[in-house]
Amino acid sequence: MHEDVKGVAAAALFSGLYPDELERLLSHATVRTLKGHEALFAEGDKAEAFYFLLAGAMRLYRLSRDGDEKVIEIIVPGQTFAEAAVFLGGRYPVSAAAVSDARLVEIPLRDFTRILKDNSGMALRMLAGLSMRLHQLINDVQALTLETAGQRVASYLLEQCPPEGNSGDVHIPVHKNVMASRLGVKAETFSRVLASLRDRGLISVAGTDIHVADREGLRRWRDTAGGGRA
Amino acid sequence: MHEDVKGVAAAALFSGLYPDELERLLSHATVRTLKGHEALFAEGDKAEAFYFLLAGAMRLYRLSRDGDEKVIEIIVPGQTFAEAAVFLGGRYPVSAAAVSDARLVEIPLRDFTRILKDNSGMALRMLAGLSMRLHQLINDVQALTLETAGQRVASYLLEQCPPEGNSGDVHIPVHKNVMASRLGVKAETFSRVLASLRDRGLISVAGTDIHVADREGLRRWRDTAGGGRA
DNA sequence: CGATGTGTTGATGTGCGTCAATAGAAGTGG
DNA sequence: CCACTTCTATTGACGCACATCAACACATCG
Repeated sequence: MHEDVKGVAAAALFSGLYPDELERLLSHATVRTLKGHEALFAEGDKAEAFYFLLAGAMRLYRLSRDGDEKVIEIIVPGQTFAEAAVFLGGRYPVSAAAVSDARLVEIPLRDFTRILKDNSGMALRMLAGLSMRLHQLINDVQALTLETAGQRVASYLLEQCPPEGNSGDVHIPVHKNVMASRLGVKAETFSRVLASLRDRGLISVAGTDIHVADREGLRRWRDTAGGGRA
Repeated sequence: MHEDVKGVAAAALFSGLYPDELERLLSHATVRTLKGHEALFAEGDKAEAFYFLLAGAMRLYRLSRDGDEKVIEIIVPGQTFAEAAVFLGGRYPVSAAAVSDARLVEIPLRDFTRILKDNSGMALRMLAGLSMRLHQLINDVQALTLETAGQRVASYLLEQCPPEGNSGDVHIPVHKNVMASRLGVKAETFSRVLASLRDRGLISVAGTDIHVADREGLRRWRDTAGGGRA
């Protein structure tokens, strides 16, 4: 077993597995590396493995009939993804590609289902994980229908911003166009919203590092204005 | 145990439970009735039970800061809902209210968690259920960002329409404004889209009963036009 | 230093929400 | 059974938030 594979033990999903179970699960796991914009799998592909991200970043996305793309989720190191494919007729419900050079552990689903059956603790942890993802998606649906572009961006900054004090830093782990898609906004609009917030003195932007200067003011802006592009 | 409670056995979630397990799960279950627009629980409420719908219809929804409502899911008889609350810090992630007089079985979560731990089959069935809901929400997110109002309405009609032949009937189980919210569209727009499809001879509408006259034409309209209000 | 990709900013268009008026449908009471 | 209220649905006029199209600034890299 590759040394990297042991990093998987860090995943919340696997906490509580007995060493021999972990061994069994990872016995056929392999480490893969992807570069740049390399694809990992496509929506509808037969699902034979799920993944744990060690380094880099991944985007999970859907394509429309005419090729437009919506990023459903951004995966950062320490997260597992595509576990739910086991229960979806063995097909991936989204496409996955690297957004920067990535290293990940590929774990065959075959072993996984067997262990899930035997280990109710693991099944419960997976239930907890899926429930949280469900909750996240409900938030997204609500935000997409009931909030403006500006409000979604502001909410993202607020929830990423460390809760101490009235200011803090947010690092965007991917290119801005990817984050824009994740937030359900065109890249141009994303840029304009950030510019507008900057001009108000609420934030300052340096590439993918954003400093929230006035947390409370940002929250107030979201809850009162937030619409339009002014 | 009330006679109605035994109807719960029909739920896919409970198939495969041994009779004594089912008995245990339902020993503290009660039947509740709601009328008209009565509320069942609100987002953020402490979750002490989940539900199986026997008759009527429910809407699960989110409210924005200024009181606008987005229907996340419409529940029809035979479905369970709010099971996932167990794993979300014991709080409901959405609000629930009846859309028409409803009868439902209320099952305490306390018993549920105990049984989940013991019965890995049930845990796996719940994983399957959550996975499907996850998939559904991913579809919603994609549709809300990459499709127009018209395309979403058309897609709904197409997926509800029985697959035999080139025509079929769709029954909307709730008032049109509720269905409109579910589809992420204002009631006025929903009305306009249906009128437009009617004028094209693709469908005919009688209250909440819609006859799809030209399934293939509807699909083509969605994939080519679908935008604007023309 | 040209080439390629990412981000910003401006001008313009449009899908759909909003507001408002009307028409049906359904429920209520005498 | 029919006036009257109330609610849902439809249709029109208008405005706005955001997409689109396009030009340009900047960075990165061979």
